[in-house]
Amino acid sequence: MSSPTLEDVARRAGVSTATVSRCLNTPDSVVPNTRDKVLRVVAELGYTPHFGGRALASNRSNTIGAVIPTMDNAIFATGLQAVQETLAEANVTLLVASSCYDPERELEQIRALVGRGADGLILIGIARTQKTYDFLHRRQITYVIAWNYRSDEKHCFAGFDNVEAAERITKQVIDYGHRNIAMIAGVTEYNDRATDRVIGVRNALNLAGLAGDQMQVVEASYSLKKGEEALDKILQRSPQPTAIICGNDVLAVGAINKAKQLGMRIPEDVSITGFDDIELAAVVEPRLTTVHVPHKRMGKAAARLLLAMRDDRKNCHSIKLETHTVLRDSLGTILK
Amino acid sequence: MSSPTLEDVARRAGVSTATVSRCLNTPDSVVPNTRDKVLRVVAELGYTPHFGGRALASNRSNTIGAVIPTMDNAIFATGLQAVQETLAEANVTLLVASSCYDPERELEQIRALVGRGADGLILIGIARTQKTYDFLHRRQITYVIAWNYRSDEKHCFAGFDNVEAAERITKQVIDYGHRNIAMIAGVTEYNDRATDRVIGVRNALNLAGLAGDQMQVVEASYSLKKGEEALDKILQRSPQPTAIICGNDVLAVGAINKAKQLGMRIPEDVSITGFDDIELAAVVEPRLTTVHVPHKRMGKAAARLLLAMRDDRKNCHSIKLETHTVLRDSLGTILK
DNA sequence: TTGAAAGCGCTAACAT
DNA sequence: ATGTTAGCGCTTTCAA
Repeated sequence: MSSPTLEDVARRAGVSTATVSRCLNTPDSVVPNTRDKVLRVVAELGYTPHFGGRALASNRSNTIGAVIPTMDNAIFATGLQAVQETLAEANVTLLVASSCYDPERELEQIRALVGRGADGLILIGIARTQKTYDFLHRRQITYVIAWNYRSDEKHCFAGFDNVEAAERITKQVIDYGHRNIAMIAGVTEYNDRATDRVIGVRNALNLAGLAGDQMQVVEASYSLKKGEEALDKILQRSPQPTAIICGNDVLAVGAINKAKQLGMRIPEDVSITGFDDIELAAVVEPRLTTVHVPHKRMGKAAARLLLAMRDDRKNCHSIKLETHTVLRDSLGTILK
Repeated sequence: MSSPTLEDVARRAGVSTATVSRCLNTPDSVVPNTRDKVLRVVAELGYTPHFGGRALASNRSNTIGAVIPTMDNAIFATGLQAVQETLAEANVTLLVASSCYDPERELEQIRALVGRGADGLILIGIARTQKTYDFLHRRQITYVIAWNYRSDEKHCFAGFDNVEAAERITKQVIDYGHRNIAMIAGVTEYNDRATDRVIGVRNALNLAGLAGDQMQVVEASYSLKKGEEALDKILQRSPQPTAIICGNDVLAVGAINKAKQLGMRIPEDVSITGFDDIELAAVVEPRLTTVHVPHKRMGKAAARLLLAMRDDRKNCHSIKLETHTVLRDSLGTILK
């Protein structure tokens, strides 16, 4: 509260505030002698620059903001940790806020971050209100969209193609002989990743002549419990599917749990697949066949992209990351 | 970047900047008529107050900072999500930074947050350099320590007693008949939670006359792989322990995996326990006996404490949260 | 109830 | 290489 200011340092070191500022920001423009003296005083006083003053005067904040749906989800946490590490190397601070999957809340958080002078924003996915996009564009805010990729020049992406990945794993399931397939999807409202994954599954089914549009889809929010309940719902219908494709690993693990409780064998009685390849996927029994997403690399890519765009606004080269299907034990063959 | 300012709003609404400021901060001190007019212009322009200017002028920021070891750890992510939700209700923004378990880095991040005008700080655990504590005290920064609790008036805590919890689960293991017990601990350097858990296990062993000081302890960093390796190391020694107490669930699950790979049955051949009760614990097979920690409640408690202290610095009533042992399947009985 | 004006701590022209 | 100084956007006395 009684923080020392630039002026305190300047007085004590017997120089002007400008010199102190230079020692801190462009040390090369000060002779070593003066610099050493100043930096010694800085250390003595435990001086820390006041962010507000700096932001006000320089109109840059060395801050990048991220608004994620929730911190309480391993995939975002892992990705953001990578973002933070990459930004730290460039002396940029990451500010994180969460929207609780609520578009109104997301706009609020974006405003808060922008008001704090964020030089750029990392946003998750593409689904948000027009009002939010209007705000972003009117204010000419630099942002990159992560966790999704579209070949769309309108935004700058660092993500992967959710449709394509869902198609790929679905094709795999079909190749293993499954013809009766159901899906447990994440909540698709305001969530383009979840939506795209459903589309991908339907596409692949249609391509194989399996009437993707009639596939049974149960939506469930992100928790093991909801995954369990969703499986129950799916099993009520007959004939029961031989394979269940899940929109994320957490739902898949919930489904596996429930199936085991019901005495079903996996994959003999039913195959189950996931999406994300979180740590859990390799630990659950049977080990989960799923889509591997390079969360860490994605975080790093998003951070680098934003850093590049900060220096040159138009320098927007979207990055598409590749995913792949990891075959483990929860997907089995149907013998004719 | 071309954000509208208070002055833009004032001009357009035909009032002074002081009035606009009042409409935003103390709406009751402005007649409804003026207020409505001003707020309409605010909405029209999509005006967002500039944080820097505000912080500079008012010396308050409505911001609370948190420095956690890493985001990439479910227990912190879960707790912080709760912190954020609680703070949001009070219109306070949470800024998160991570230290990568490095005390120097932690001080840096604390400085960055304080420089940004954080009204208070949430810090994890008690182990940090004297230099950091000096900084905190010299600047009279309000902070609460989470994820640990001591009956120590020097700090303000919102956490639990790691020693006590470790003693309790160890006593449970001993009660089940185990006499030869080893431990896979988290890295204890600069980590008081990990250290306390080792102390607790030794205490309980000593109390039962089992020479806690001679217990075999292998330290491992927070990953499944390291847990697997640690188990290998433990099994080299003979006689092999009948129970292995782990400092956290991730290490425990790693150990379980490895044991299964080696063809050992759990708990028949070896019992394994964890600590934290993350989601994984209930999913792994066999289900993990572990210490349940109320991460969400702890986050909420820390946030509330900080909010209270912000209004009245001396209002520091540490909160001790209770943990309990969750008995599942990975701990078994030794029959005499 | 409202306005005028003085800073808050810092940076960046410009001057020396 | 260093100093002087004019703001950056906002809040907050003080006056009207």
